[in-house]
Amino acid sequence: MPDPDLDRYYLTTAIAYANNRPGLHTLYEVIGADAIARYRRMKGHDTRFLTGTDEYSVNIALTAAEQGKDPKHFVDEMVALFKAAEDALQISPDRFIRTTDEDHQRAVHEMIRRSYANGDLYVGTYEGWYCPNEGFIPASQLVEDANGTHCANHPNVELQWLSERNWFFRLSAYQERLERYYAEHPDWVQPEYRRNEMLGFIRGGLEDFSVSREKATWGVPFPIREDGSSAQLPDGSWDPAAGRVYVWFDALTNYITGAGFPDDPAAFAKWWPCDVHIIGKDINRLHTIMWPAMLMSAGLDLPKLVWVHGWLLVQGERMSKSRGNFFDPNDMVAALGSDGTRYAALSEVAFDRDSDVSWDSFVRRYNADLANDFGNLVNRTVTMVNRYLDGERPPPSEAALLQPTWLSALEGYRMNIEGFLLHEAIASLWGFVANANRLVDAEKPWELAKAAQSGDRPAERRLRDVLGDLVEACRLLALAAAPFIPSTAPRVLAQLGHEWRYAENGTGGPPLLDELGWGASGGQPGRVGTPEPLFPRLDVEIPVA
RNA sequence: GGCGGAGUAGCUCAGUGGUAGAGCAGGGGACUCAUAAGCCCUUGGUCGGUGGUUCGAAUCCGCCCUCCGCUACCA
Repeated sequence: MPDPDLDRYYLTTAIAYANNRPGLHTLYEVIGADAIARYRRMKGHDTRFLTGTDEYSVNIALTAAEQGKDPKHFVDEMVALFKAAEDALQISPDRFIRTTDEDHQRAVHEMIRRSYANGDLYVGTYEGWYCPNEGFIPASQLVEDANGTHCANHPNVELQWLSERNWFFRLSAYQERLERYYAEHPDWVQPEYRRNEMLGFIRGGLEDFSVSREKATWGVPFPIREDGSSAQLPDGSWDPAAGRVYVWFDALTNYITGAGFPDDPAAFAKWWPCDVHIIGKDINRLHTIMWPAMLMSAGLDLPKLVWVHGWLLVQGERMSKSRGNFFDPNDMVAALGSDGTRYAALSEVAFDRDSDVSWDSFVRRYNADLANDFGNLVNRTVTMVNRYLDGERPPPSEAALLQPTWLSALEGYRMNIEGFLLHEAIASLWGFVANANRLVDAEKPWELAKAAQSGDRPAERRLRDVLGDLVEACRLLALAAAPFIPSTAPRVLAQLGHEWRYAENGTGGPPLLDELGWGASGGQPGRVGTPEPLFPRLDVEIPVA
């Protein structure tokens, strides 16, 4: 029978600003989304996972110019760094979208045409302090001292008060509609406190925002002129006098470009609205106030859910490139491995709030959970089967010694991963790791083996039952943890003598929840492999940059 | 300033009326299948302060202190 829950699943991350090499604080969100995407694929959903880079801005054009590079050349280099880091972390996007992609420009243009047709775009005057090195400076970043007013990043550059004729989006017209949408979809922004913050903001009144820049050169060309006519020239290029699209319509639209808008209506009908946008708290307002208003204006459905995660902190301060306190994901992969890095990040950082991280905490987490608890459990299980049963793998026992605890662990795992509390899902699984380790010490297979040697038949049966259930426990754990540790999970199954039936990105196998039933491996005979440490213990303190 | 949240063991947190909890870290022990891992036991907290309500408060109410989030054009 068809399972209505096994629909297609479309999830996105925010696109990363391609102005620098990626840090862990940027990739953390992508790792989390990747784990969710893998879980959905293994569960059987037709899954689409979109992530990518945001590449247009005045700042990027300036940075590129400072380095004597063409902006496109500059972002190509940055994107290569992002892709390399994501490859090293086994990130599995179905599309890596770039705002410089050709189809994205068509999507942005279509969004703007629709919004204009709906009467929500008008030409107005945008004015404010302008830094020649950086563009318009918001009031929050102005510094005032004895020398006057200037921008925080360029204290010696004189500011100019500039006015531009720019396009504005009529956000003020959407206050009531947004309030109603929030009321009718009380769970659409999560966690709840993030929803409440935004609702409070909406109730405080909404102002229109500018959506174009008259003088910018590095950006999507604005597609219409002031009179509403197309700004496309006879040769197919776009009239520079129409200006460029300013961030909002450019960046946010990537989510529908990635679903096939507007080129592929069939794909778009299939994938949109997305199931979830995974974003950081710093861009909550863009995604839960501006973006939904833009979609309403264009006559498109709103995302089903926006999940807002917190920040990584280092000694209480936000991890960021500008502070220079960021962890290089490549260093982490070098030390902890791909899966070790993914696991450490997702277990040590709560997905619903800020979390302080440190190199020590990551290493401790790796050693305690991966090396000592889980890795060692697999290792001792495989070793005992080899030593006491000559490598012949016993089936799960009729006694099903660990089944009750597995059922509650599985429920906690499923509920939490589907509710985006990835750290809680991991904690639920690792509680079961402890249960399995306790079973070993309670049953003492080494004593059962000795008794069996001297002809004690009940002891021999018990030995096979205990080891059969431990093998089953390891199989279940590896499969359930596969979204978090995709490289290691197949290695666990191999050591247990089981076949790994999923493709590298998690597709193509049997429904995960079927496989996660206690005893689902059945009684097929088989032999375990050679025990080999999955997560070598880290004994050396590795200094962090 | 306004609105909201939080202050519980060294660290991260759970616990919303009935004799204070978990994980990690620290200490001790028995074992030995294992990556000197695992298991068992254990040190450690006037539950931010204060005044109330109650037979009884970490838990409810008032006041105070501290910290944090949101408070629009940065991607």
